[in-house]
Amino acid sequence: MVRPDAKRLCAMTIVNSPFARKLAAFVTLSDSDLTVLSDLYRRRRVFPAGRDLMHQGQTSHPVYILADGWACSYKLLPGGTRQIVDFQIPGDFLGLRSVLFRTADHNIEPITRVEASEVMAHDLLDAFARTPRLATAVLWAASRDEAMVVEHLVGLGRRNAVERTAHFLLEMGARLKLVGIGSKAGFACPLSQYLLADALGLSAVHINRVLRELREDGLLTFQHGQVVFDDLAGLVKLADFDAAYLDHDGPLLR
Amino acid sequence: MVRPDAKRLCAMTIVNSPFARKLAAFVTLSDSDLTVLSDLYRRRRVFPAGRDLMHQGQTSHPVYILADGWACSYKLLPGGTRQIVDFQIPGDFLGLRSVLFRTADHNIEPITRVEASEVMAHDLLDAFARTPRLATAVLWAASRDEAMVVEHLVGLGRRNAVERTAHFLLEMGARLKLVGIGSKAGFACPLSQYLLADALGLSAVHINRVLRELREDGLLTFQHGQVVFDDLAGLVKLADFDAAYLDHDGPLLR
DNA sequence: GTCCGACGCTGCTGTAGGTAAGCGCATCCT
DNA sequence: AGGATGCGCTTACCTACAGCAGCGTCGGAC
Repeated sequence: MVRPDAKRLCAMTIVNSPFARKLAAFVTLSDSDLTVLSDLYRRRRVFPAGRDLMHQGQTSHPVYILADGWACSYKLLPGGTRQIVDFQIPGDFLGLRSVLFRTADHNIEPITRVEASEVMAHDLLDAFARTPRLATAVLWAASRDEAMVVEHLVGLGRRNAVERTAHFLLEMGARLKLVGIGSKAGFACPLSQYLLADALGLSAVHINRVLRELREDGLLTFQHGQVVFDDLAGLVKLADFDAAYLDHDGPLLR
Repeated sequence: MVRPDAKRLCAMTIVNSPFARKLAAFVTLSDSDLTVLSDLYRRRRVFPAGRDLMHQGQTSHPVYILADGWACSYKLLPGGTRQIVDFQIPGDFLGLRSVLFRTADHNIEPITRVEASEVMAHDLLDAFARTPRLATAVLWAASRDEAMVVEHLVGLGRRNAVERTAHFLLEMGARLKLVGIGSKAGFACPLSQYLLADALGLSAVHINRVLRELREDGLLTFQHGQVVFDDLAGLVKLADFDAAYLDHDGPLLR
C-alpha cells in the first residue's frame, strides 16, 4: 500500500505532464484521477525522427501517449504523394482510433525525436472503469481530435491556400498553448515546408509563397523553426478561426 | 413480461432494418441484442427535405438513427459557401459525435424526406451496458465513419476532381450495399450536382464536366437520380479505392 | 395556357496553384 | 578542402479548376 503523501507526490509530478494538462482543460481532475493516470505512464519508449512507428495495414499495434516531440499521421497514395491527416503533439494519443479496427488504416511518423508511453488497451479500459471522470475527459479529447479533422477537411475543401495555412497555424498554436508549450505570441515549430505542404494539400513551393505573403502582410512570421503571430486579430479574421479555442484557460466542465 | 415467441417476432422485424444490417456486418447479433435494439426504435419522427434538423452552435440536441432517406452534415463558411463533411444514409447515426460536446459543431440537413428514430443518450448507454456486443458494434461503426471522414480528407487534399468523384461514388455504393440498398451494379442517388460539389470541394459546373468525362470514358453513368457503375474494375483502379470495402458479405467478427 | 424556379449542360475567360528547374546556405561526411 | 545532402527560397511556365453567362428541360403554381 502506498502512503498518502507518496501518492500526493506522485500526483504532483504527473499534473504537469502534457497529457494531464490537456485533460484538465476539459474536466477538473482529482488526486485519485491523477494517480490512476500516472500508472499509464510506466512503459516509456523513445523513437528516432523519421522512421515510421506505425504502418497502414499493420495489425494489432499498441496505443501511445505522446510525452515529448512531434509526430504526424498520414496516408500514402499510389502516385507517391501523401496526405498528412493530423499532427500529434505532447499529450496526444497515437493510434487510438485504429485500435478498434484490427489493422491500422494510416501511418504514423515521428517528426522529431519522440518520447511516448505505451499503453495496453486493457489498462486504459481498466483506468476508465475506476475513474469515470477520466473516461469522460479522454472521450472529450477524442471528440475534439475528430472535430479538428473535420475542420481540416473543411479547410481543404473550401479555403484557399492563405486562409488554410493561417487557420492551421492558429490551431496548432491553440493546441500547444493548451499543453503549456507556446503562447498567444507564437510557438517553436519543427515542421518543414514539405510537411506543411503534405498537410495542407499544397506543394512545398506554394507553401513558400503563402508564408512569404503572410509575412509581407504583417500577419505571421514562420522562420528558423519559429512561428510568430504578428497580428493575431488579423489572422483570426482572415482564417475565420474560432477564437474561443485559443482563449479558454480553465476546465470547461467542473 | 413478453412471451418468447413474441420476442422472436420482434427480433424478426428489426433484423431487416438498415441499422441492424449495418451492425451485423461487424459482429453477429444475437436475438437478445436485436430485442434491445428494437427498444431504441420507438420514438420515430419524420422530417421534410431541406429544413435543417440541427444547427452549429445549437446546444443539447438529441441523437437520431436514420431509418429512411438521405441527410448530410455540413459546415458553413463566412463567404456563404459550405463544405459537406459526410452524407448519412439509412442505418447511420445523426449527431452522435456532437452529443459529447454540449454544442453541435455542424449542421444537419435532410436531403430527401427523412424518417429517423430519436434516441435518448441515456437509453443508448443503457443498451450498451446490457449488451456489450452491441456496444462493440456501435463503436466499430463510429470508427468506420471516422475513417471515412479521413478518406474524404485525403481525397480533398491529394486527389483530382475525377478521382475524387469516382472514389466518393464508389464509397457511397459500398455503404448502400451494406444496408441492402443498391448493389455492385449501382444505386439510386438523390444527390444534385450542387450537393456533390459542396461535398467534393468543387463547383457545380465542374462536377457536371467530371460526370460527363466519367460517362464518356465508359466508367460510370450518373443520370436521372441513378448511379450505374459501367466499369467497376476501372473505377476502383482510377480512384485507388479499397475494394475489400465493397466486397465483404458476412460479419468481420463472429 | 404561361410563368417561374430547380436543375442540368456547355463555352469562354481568368486565376490559383502545380511542375520543373536552379540557386544559396547550412550541416555532415571523408 | 571538396563533395554530398537537406532545406529554404525564387522564377518561369503550364493546367486544373473557378466564375460567369447563357440556354434547354422538366415540373409545379396560378
